[in-house]
Amino acid sequence: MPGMAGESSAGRRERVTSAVLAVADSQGLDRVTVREVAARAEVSIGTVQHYFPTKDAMLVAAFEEVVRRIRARIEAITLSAQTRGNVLSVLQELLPLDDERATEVRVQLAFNARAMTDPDLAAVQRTILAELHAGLAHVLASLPGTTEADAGTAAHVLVATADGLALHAVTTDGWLSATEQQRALGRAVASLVGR
Amino acid sequence: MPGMAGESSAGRRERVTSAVLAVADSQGLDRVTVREVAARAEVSIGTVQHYFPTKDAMLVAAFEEVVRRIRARIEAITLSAQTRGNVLSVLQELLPLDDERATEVRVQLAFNARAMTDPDLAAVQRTILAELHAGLAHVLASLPGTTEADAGTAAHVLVATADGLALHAVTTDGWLSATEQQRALGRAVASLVGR
Amino acid sequence: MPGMAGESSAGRRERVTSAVLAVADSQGLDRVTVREVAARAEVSIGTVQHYFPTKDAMLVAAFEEVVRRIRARIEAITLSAQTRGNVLSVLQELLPLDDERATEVRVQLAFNARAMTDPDLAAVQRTILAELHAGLAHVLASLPGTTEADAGTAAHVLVATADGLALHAVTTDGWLSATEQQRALGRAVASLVGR
Amino acid sequence: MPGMAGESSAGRRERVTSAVLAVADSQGLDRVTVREVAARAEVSIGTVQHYFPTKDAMLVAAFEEVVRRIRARIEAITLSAQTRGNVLSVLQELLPLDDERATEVRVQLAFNARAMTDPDLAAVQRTILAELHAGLAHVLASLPGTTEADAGTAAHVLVATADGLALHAVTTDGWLSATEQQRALGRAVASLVGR
DNA sequence: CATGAATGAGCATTCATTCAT
DNA sequence: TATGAATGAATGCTCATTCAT
Repeated sequence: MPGMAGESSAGRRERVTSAVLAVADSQGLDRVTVREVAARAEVSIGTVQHYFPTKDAMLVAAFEEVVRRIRARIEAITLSAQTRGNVLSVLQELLPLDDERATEVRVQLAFNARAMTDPDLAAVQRTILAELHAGLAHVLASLPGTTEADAGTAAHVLVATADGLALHAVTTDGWLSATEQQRALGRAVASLVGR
Repeated sequence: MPGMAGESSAGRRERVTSAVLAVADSQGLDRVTVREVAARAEVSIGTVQHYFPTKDAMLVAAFEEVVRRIRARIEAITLSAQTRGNVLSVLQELLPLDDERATEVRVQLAFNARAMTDPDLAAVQRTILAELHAGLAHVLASLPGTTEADAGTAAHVLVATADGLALHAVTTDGWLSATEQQRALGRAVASLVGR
Repeated sequence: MPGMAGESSAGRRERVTSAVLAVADSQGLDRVTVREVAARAEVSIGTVQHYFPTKDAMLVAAFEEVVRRIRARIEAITLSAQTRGNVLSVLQELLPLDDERATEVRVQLAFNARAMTDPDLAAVQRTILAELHAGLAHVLASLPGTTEADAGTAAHVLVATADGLALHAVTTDGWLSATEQQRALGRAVASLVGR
Repeated sequence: MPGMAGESSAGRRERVTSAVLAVADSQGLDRVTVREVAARAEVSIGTVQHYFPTKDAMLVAAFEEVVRRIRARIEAITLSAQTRGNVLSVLQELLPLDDERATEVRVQLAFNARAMTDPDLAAVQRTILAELHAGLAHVLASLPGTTEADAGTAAHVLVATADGLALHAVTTDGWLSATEQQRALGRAVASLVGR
């Protein structure tokens, strides 16, 4: 068995992607270097590059991991009864209301910025956004008194509002409190989805 | 000799900050290097560093320039009659609806990502956001049937929606068209500000 | 399982040495890496290193293979009647007159350059050169009107001329055509070995 | 004044190219790394790359320096009276008869090997070879009893013989002594150019 | 026998910054 | 005030080699 006893290959690989996220969260994506990631993951530089031949591949894998985590959280809620309260619950998962979600938002925003000049990352971003929009639009369309066209536009608005609030919260270090974020998001859902 | 004949010191300095924005827009903030900026501004490396002793100072100056441009555009509108249509006009200035605004959004997003790990940039971001929020809340409060507390929350929602739509548009390369952005923003304003 | 069914261990080993020569010919000796060789030979990296524990051992084996091929071709001619025409035939085998010999010359030259700083390769080179010189001197000595001392010097000249022409041909990409090489070598043999 | 007091920019640049040749001579072209060159030249890594932005540019400059030295030595002789003895003198300059010329031959051979896969170096090699051949053919044509066509072929032979002898001498570490090289070259000139 | 995961040294190159002119 | 030569730390990446399976 390679490396440390008792650790699988998949385990080592996941240690690396988690290290990427940890460094991106604490120091920013600019400081995500192969060396730094290797040190954080407590593996050698060579091991990092064994799993990810290029740095870009490493970043894409890490971004996909973030997306996977967010998606898992959202799906857990979406699968339950489709109500207005449910819509709010889903959208709240996009806000940095606790440390875990704050980390995810920070990492996702860092990747978003890079997606502007990296087609691979842009493709991942486009996929998750389309998925989230489609799911939300489907739920909204099932609510009484909403046409399908309306639902698509409302879904755009609500996802944008949540991501916008998250953006403001993580880039201003406390200017927008958790309470204010929740109140704003609640107001948006109430206004858009009706009473 | 102070560079080309007929150019003021302030002019050279502005050429440098504009070059920073041009590079950040076309190649991403990661590629904003002193060499690249000097080449784009058609000045020497030494000149760039004469005006901005460190790279961070250069970035902060460039971010302030972006903020100045956005603010100028918004103020031009805000100063006119305060109506619901006016609110929509102000917020539309935050969307990447034409090339000029797309550039500004991209650059701003790049700076936002960096603001998460750079206190200097975070301070600039916080200032412009607070200013925008205050201005919008003031307008909303003046509309009939709106309390001041409501106006603050609604302002948070609307600025977040606009920035969120802008974020989604520039990071997915066409997934959200200009028309969709406008329809969504219009819907948000209609829902929040009332009939 | 010993690799593909029906392939002997010696066969796999030869596949590896041939791959070394193929890579050295097409991309230069600098690009002869264990990875590249393994890929060209269509075996695993581990297999390459199973047969050749170090890279140097792999290179020496490949050089010996080149020497073996050249020697085989020369001996096939030398064994026939020893005449002046025969001398020319032998020496022509050292020129890059067709693709196969061009490859051999290129590979040999690459190894020669490395022999300057690698004693193992220098030893191989010394052996083949001494062998070729001795064989040629023996033939020349048997020709009428040639003393043994003369034959040794003439052999040095002729081998040097052939290798020099080959060197010039492969390092200038066409400056010295096949026809010019043959005419020059013919002239050298005619001048040295007599009328 | 930059760097050490009293040294011109051209001087530093020449120190770097000389260091390339020194390393190539003693350790082979494979060991010519930017670090090694910087250390040998006693300048910083950054300085090496200030003068030569890429490693390839550095190698080409060094090869051109070798060519320049050889050419200077040959021209000094060629300019004098054009006799058979003069032809021999010129060609002897190509042999590694003393330490200085041995170094030049080793370096040139290393570059020749690389020229097989590097078009830039091949161009330099082609130029120097054409020049040497033209000069020699011109001298030979002026000797009594030689046609111009003959001179061209004889020049190919003689340059090849000299380079071939040099090749054999430097790649076998003493198998071909200085005396043997001179005797062989003398015999070639005597045979080709006539008595 | 054969494999490929793991390793870390070494590579060319990019970069922000210092400083003498 | 303006310049660019000089510097060396840091980066992504390639590579030969070791070793457990």
